[in-house]
Amino acid sequence: MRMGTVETTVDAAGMRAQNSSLLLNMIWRERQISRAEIARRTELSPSTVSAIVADLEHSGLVRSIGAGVSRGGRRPTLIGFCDDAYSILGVELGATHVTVILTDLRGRVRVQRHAAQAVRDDPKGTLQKVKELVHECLEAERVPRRSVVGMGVAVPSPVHPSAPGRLSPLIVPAWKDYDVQDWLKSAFGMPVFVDNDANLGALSECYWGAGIGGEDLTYIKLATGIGSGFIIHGDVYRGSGGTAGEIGHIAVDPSGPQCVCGLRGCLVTLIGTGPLLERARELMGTKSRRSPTVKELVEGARSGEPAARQVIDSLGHYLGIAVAGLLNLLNPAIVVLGGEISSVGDLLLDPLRASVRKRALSTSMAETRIVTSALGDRAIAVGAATLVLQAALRNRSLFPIQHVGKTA
Amino acid sequence: MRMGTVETTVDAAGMRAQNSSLLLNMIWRERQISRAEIARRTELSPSTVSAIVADLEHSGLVRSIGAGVSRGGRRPTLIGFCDDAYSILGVELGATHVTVILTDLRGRVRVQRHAAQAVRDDPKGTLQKVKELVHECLEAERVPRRSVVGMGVAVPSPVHPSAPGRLSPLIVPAWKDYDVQDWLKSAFGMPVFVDNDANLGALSECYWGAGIGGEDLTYIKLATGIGSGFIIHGDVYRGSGGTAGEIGHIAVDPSGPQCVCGLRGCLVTLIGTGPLLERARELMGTKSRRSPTVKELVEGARSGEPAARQVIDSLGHYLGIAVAGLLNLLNPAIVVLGGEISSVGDLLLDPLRASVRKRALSTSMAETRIVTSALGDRAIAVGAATLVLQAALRNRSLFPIQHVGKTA
DNA sequence: GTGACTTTGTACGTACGACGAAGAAATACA
DNA sequence: TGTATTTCTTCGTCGTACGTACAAAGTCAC
Repeated sequence: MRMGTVETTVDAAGMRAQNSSLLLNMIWRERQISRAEIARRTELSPSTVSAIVADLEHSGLVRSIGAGVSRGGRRPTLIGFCDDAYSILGVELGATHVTVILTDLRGRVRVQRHAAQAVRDDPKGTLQKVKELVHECLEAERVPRRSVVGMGVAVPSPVHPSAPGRLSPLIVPAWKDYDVQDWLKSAFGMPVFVDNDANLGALSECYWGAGIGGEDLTYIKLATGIGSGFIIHGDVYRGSGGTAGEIGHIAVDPSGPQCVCGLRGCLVTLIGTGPLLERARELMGTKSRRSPTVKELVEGARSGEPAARQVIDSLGHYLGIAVAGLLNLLNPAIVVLGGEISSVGDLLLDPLRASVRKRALSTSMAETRIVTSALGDRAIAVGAATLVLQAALRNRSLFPIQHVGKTA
Repeated sequence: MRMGTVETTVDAAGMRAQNSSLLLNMIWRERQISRAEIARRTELSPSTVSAIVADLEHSGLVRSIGAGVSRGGRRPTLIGFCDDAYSILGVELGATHVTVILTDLRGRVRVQRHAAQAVRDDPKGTLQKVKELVHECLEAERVPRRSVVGMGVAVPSPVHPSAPGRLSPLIVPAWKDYDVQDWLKSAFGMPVFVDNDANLGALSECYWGAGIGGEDLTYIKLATGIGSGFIIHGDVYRGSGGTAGEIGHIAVDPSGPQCVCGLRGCLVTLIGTGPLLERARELMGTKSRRSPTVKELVEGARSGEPAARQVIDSLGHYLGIAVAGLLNLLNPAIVVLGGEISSVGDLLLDPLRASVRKRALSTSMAETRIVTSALGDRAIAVGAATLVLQAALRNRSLFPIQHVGKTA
């Protein structure tokens, strides 16, 4: 039992590690900052700051980037974070595709590889495909294995905190005998972190998207399924069994259609991509025999097509019911909508906000922003890489050692 | 922005403080443990453990309590926590009453004082009443001010994390000009911690009730209003604006009665004490002109009275709808029901569990226990005191200094 | 310009706390 | 009874942060 207490003991080395990580984080966040400024903010002595910075510089994580403006005396030397010192691999396992990206330490994508893949039913083929794509990414940028911090993996299943490599046998039974984490770890010989896709979308938004600087964020992924992820106190919240955020099977309409989960009127039966496109087809009349794609639906709504608008409105309406409950319960600082359909922006946000306003307490509404994602379709894969970055920034020893000459 | 990172720098003193708190926590949890065992578990060197334990002993927080069983050599000296070294004040501000208790460092109540009080409308009188009751408690046990760690206060309003002493002007407008924390702090000259009543009920359950040893717990307070509190990673979760846990105004029946909040069929309009007792009166027929009390309702249900049973069943049914959503979203390890009516136990739990099972995903159900509180009506006040205890166990310097002779 | 003052960053000695080796006391076990 | 084991303390060592002193590089008033 942690009880929120610090768990680890500290000796001299641990003291250095802790202060060192603190400085590394500060330099990462500020992008450029002087030693003197660090000393003022951290209340560490100037000599200590100098020593630690020298240390970080020696390991290639930070470097001097010229002089800053004077505050009435000698001009400070600005220290900057080396975004390119290491790379990170981000993997997204979707329902029907695999995406692998290689990022720097600032979440910027250097290479990307995509492949169609029946993830649910073919674990072996999927993992093999990941292996291929990873190699392609590393070779394309000529990145040596030594300079990769690790690999983050987003999976379309809840993951149990105590066994993050094993997927839920109820959601993806075919993966029952595979441990994603173990498999990839031994395949690549680097640290592997696994989490649910919506959770990583949330992390992505918290680091690079609408939630920058915040600590309590909710992300909702609108796709075939509806999932959500929570960032609480800056960390992904998984719940005790790893299934936190399963918003898709909240019942919002007791007289709605029957869902596979047994309920009537689950969110997913009303606003999952399937039902949504089906409704669009019906509304568009007999002229279209096939359902539109999400892209077409978005474009239709943008160009003012009534049927498309109506579908988006109902999406906002139903989603608002669930979001209102979520605001009352969790009171996040911000709710971010992701998934392809969120690109309609205000056309979705307006009816959504109206629906929420009717149902949430004004107190929990007041401070909550509801926005759409601006990160695009790579949000999840970037979030996977971010999981590794987050871990490494907290624990410097995750960065592989690679000494830099003193006269750099 | 914390980003989950350790915020504070560490020097030699900080190192000692951290290790010292770690040991104090371990001794508190284990109740009795030898130095050697502490060294093994913490991986601190035996000499360091001895030094810190001597330190803690000297400040009166721990003491030797005889020899333990040998493990094949010299018998260890067991160290125990001094539950009576300090006292803690816990205050509960209800809607119509004030309760003050004095506890030891193990959550045991030493004295209790209760008074009817119109809390909502009379802040000045309420605070004055608290002052009186606190003095009575301290004098009854002849507890000197020096040995009180601090005071925890449970208030019937959300509290904003950035201003924990100020109550919500929407819920209790009369308190607009009062800062509970400041007022009590300057009145008593001791640390004061304030939080919402349901949050503190949750903390209480996590420390002393059904959630012992767990980290992720949800508490639901069934009373005039319906509130809930979340313990996440061992800490109270307040949300970004302090309103997390406002479960009372979740809409569970779109065709239900109109609520003051503007919605129809809020939980509170269906299973708040008022509507519940009213329904009981109706079902009991014409013979009873007045509504029963909660106590009578509970007794009626226990003795098999059909009307009472029916009311409890419907409580379980409606509550289950909200709890199912909560399980899907938060996936807590345990849900604890509090409030007077929860004393019916299984009579409520059975229909509740059935209702939940119909609505929650089996994955989030599987590992979640749903139970009723066993802490009784002092749970909230004890939780308030626990908030102080939790803070002090993490930061030893909150314990006032009081030296103990070396030859104790 | 010149001089006084500020700010930045480094060098060196000090202090504090954890560690490790050594040892004494107490106990189990053969 | 002797040997090995365990517990706990003592004392010297070591690593890290701190503070002071100092050199370098500015600003600002005149």
